Amino acid sequence: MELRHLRYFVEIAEQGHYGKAAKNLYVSQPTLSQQIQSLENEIGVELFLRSKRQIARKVELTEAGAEFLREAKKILDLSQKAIEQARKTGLHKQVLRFGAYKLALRERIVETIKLLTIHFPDVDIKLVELPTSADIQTALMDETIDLGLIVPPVKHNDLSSKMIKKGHLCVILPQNHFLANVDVVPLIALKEEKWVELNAHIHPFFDEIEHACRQAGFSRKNHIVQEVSSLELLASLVNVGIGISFVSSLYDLSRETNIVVKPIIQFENDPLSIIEINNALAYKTGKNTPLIQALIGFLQN
Amino acid sequence: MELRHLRYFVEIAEQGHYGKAAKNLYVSQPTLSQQIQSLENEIGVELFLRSKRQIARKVELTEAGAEFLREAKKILDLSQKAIEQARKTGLHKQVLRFGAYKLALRERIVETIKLLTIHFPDVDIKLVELPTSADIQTALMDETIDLGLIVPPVKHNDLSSKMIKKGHLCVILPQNHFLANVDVVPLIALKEEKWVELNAHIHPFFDEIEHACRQAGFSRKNHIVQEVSSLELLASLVNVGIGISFVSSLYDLSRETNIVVKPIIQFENDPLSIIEINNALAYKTGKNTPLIQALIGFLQN
DNA sequence: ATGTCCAATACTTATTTTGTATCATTGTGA
DNA sequence: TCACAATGATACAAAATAAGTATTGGACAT
Repeated sequence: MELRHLRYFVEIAEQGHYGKAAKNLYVSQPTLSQQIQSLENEIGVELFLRSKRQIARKVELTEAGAEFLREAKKILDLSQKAIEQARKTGLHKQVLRFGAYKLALRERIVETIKLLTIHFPDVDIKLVELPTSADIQTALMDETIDLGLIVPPVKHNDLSSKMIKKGHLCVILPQNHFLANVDVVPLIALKEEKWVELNAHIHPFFDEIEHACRQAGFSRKNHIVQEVSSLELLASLVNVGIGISFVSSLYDLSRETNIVVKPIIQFENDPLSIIEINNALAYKTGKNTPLIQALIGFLQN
Repeated sequence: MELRHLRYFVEIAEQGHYGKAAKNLYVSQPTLSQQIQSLENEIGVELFLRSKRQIARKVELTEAGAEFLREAKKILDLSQKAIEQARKTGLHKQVLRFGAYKLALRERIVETIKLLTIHFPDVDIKLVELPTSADIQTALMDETIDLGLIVPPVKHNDLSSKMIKKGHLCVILPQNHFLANVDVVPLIALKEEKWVELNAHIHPFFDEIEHACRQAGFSRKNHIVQEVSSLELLASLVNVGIGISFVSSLYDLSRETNIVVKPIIQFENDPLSIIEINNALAYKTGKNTPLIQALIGFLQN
């Protein structure tokens, strides 16, 4: 018996329904059938009634199952408490310097980072803001920060990283742009556009864009009509038609109105040729600690 | 986190030694290193001191580890209790008729069957003794018994079986026999022997022997000088030199003195050509219940 | 120094869990 | 009463995870 069996069993018992439980647990329904069977086979007792008539349209517990449910909940609860207590003791007042590049603070991941402080209340998490992904990597090498949010790839041998969020390159357009109603925008279609751009020194994936454009056979070099220093300003200028701009699908642009965001594809007719702009967590390989691993594990959801 | 992590952690903590814990848990030492690391990475805290100096020659718990140990034991204890309670409720006064062929009662497995009554005290296990493995299978089909100990193969389509103990064919010889000092006995070396044999009607693997001998190019048909009805008598007759006999390595012959037991190989020079005489548990496929599965799981150890 | 002990690591293999597709049974409604 | 929908079970394939083997590296002891 493993805790997994108990987690599954409790959810099914509380939902009274394999399918709903499966959805809540993010597994498939047959998985639950199997795991419950193996649990029953270990105990030697049926936990759910398998009678043919199920007027109530829900799975019912047997007497033994009802008792087991109470115990299972206790066990799961104790397990959670045990982890929290160990964290409290082991992490008491430990400082973890977490670095993020400037624009990441405009991404949805900020919410997730906030959750960290709830799940690891005993760690003193210091948030450090640096201009770009490259600066984060330098800070990790200097050991100025312990864990950093970056846009891959990693540029130092001594850094390890783990992807936590997949994103892709997008373009933002004014609503009246002739491409505003297509599903995806082939890169080459933007060949003749005028561009508004973030200052290169705060741009987290400037190089990736240049590389992609060159592969598509053009360069934006002489078509950047304005450089700005914030996403808000960028959106405003696009809105009024000064130019268009590249952004990441990771950015939270929900507050910007009157612009549209469209995914880019690198090759016309190849809907899979999206250009990845991901988020990863990086740390200095030699400084790998259980805390860092636990934080990464947590942020992966 | 799974209960496995806790089981491993507790054992290591109590032994103060990965290697010893590994032996007790029947796993390899690196397995423990890995599983403890993954546990630490989930919690985010080191549970064992990894300091370089270990004068005491044992792994020490960190403060958080010591707390976690107490909780882990509670959880494991609760888990065990939960299973036992569910069994008590679900199996109360349930009857299970367990059949074994006569000679099985001379095998070491009897000890294991006794343990059943300790681990499943709420099941009323009725032990039924029948002459041969074939009789057990018939009884299973008749539903006279619910679970049976047999010597494979199964002879009915509707029976399922699971091997629980591997054994092989042996020969018993008087101590002064010319083969008494070899490691293994090729079947063909017994071509000219005189045989003492159990009555065919209580012999659990009579057919298998005949088959093997015929493949080796001889038959015992006219060389069986005596038929007996018990293993004790068989051993006595072999002891005084009336003849030799085949037995299974599963039999417990430790009480019989002045005889030697040697494994048989079917082909000279092929040490892997042992002749399997196994034990399996069988049940009627349609009557498969969690109880039967749990008993099989238990008896597999 | 040299060897021994012991946990960690690298890498491979085996096992277990999960998912996809499908089925069987039961209940529902036309 | 017959087709259909709902729901858990099954069979099999795929993926993920745990376990094993061989080896390393670091600390002590001789």
